Amino acid sequence: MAHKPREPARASRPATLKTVAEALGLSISTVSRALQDDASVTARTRAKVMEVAEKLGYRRDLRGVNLRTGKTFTLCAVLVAPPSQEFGDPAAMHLIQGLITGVEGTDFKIVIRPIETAEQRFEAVKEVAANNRFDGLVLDHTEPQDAAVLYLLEKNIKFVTFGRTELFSEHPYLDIDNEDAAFVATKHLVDHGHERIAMIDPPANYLFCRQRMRGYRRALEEGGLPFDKSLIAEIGIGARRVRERVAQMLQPKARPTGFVTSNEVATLGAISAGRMLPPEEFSKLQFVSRDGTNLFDYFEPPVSSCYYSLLDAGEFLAGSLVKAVEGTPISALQTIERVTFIER
Amino acid sequence: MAHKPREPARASRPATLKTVAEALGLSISTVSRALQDDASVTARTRAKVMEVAEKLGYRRDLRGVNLRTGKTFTLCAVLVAPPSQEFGDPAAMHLIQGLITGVEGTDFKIVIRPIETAEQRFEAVKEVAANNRFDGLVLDHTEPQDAAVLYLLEKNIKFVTFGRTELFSEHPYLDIDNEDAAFVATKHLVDHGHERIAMIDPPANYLFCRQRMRGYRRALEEGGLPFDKSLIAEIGIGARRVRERVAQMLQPKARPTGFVTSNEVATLGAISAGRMLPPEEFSKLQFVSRDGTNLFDYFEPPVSSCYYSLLDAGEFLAGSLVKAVEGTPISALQTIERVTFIER
DNA sequence: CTCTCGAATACAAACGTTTGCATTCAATGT
DNA sequence: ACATTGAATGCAAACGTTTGTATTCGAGAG
Repeated sequence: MAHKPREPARASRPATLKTVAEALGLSISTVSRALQDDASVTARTRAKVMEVAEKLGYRRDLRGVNLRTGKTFTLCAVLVAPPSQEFGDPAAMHLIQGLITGVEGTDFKIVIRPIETAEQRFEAVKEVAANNRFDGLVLDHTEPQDAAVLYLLEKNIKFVTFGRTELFSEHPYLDIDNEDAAFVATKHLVDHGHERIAMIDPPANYLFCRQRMRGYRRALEEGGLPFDKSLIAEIGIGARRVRERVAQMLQPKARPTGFVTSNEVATLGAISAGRMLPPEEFSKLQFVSRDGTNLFDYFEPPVSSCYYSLLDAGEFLAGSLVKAVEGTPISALQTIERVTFIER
Repeated sequence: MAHKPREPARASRPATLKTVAEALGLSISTVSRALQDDASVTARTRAKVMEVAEKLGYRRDLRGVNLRTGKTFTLCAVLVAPPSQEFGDPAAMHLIQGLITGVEGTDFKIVIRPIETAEQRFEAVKEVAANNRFDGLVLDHTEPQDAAVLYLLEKNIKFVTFGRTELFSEHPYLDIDNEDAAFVATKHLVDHGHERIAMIDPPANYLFCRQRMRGYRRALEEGGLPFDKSLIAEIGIGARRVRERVAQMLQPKARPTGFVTSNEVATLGAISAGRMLPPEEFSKLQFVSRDGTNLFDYFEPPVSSCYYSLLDAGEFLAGSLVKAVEGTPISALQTIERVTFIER
């Protein structure tokens, strides 16, 4: 004697197109079109539909849209993060917070996918692209000929990158003027009389490192300082690696006294290496970093930095991706921002 | 003369239940049941179905499941984070990384929702619960009578908390033995001869702060030190607030020399306040913190800490939530972990 | 040989939406 | 007055899955 729950159940369930249509004596399709601002429906009916939909608390069910159109309303950010054995990256955290606020107020949500190596990155992108669970991707740490970007272009999947590429095909990006940032940082050290200035950066396969290198060399040149390859440290992401490498550089003979670093984590590693020196030696060292969060406000020794808010960057990236997914042309989604120098 | 794409299009599209069913001459429902290990289908057919599904590269399309069953395969973590004007929280970052690895290998994905205040937290939970876009929630920073938890229990929505509550109704949680952690930290300072030991914690409406307070007081008692209310700083989350508050505490008369802090961010704030003192005074200060990441390995002055990996915590929480969503009973999903003391 | 019964499988509806096409209807042109 | 047009709306299929119920089939009982 099982009885099927009918009207009572229906009553408590959220309003659907059907509900609204029935309430108006219209067909589902008309209601759907009305809510989409479709031209084929009268302004009068649209108004009525809007009103009733509102009254009934109708909210478009993304599940249905998803099944019908394939749109998932979910984005994915594949982000390079330091090895997880180390502490969490404050900069990455801010980027993520920014990404999240960037989708706030839209129907989109964003899933974060931290990875550690370049291979993992490509794998992740392929995997993410394969199962159609995302409408678009955010990528950081671009390379000049970025395989992942190439792959996404080929598969015609929407994405935006944090950092340019040197690919012929255009794509949306946000980039920092890294050359300028490195130039300003290096110049600051030159102006403070440092003669041996080290450049602590990830490997040059990342485009932003090449850009930075150019700025670094230009500042040296303008300051009349020679370029010395032994002052260049190309090290992977992560504080530990930086610490180890910088510790090596600090041998007494020809020790660098100025350090240009690419982010908070690397700076922390470099400083912590420097602290192995006797205090009077350590106090001669000076660090200037890129900076995307305000961590250096809490640092000792004070670290001047080239700041561009990663909160803003993330928000902008996510916003751009939403636009890209919704069809905004690429040319409108390419931006380069300059850093502001903060002296500490 | 538009011609509809037919077989060619179909061919390139991913395999569905229908594809598999047709390939086998079976019905869709049988295939579906076979793949679900339903008892009503023969082992023989199941094997065949499995084989063909494999060969055709069939992967269950979550969109269909979603529409049919309502399962979204998406979780949401509503996490309290420091005000975003400040730097990104390394601990939160690690928790997030952990949460993400916790869903790796499952069909679930997890969406992070950072919030700053208790009201925002409740709002976020209500909103998240309202639009049925998530199968379950992770909550941190629980309160003894947690309104959000109560709400979720009432709505019968699955969730797990990082931190216990004092509610009568049981729910899944992971908690740290916070009393023990604070006890160990305080005792360490007592043993080092500090007589004025400050407790720097978020407000006592958080349960973990109450637990910590108990440990703090016990250690004082055992050390024969009086409890002094003026040594207790109840301040909201965020380095800036901590810095300001601790700066006030550092007035010459009755200055605390030992500091028990609850996390990396607060410690950074406290230390940075301490640095306003003359170096010889600053060097008398000692800090002991809770620690969920390994940031203190890079700190000066050295900070001993009570460590429990937030990476592990996140992974465990996400794993528990997946289990909870899939029907594991609550009692199997309640854990309390102890910290390990790291002397630096 | 028929009937019953249980096991195995098939049918069909439902989830909520979008959209190509068909239908209706009134207005316009001849 | 009738064919033609265009605008407004409705119909129905489709997206991929799950699941209650119906159907088929073969075996065993009578």
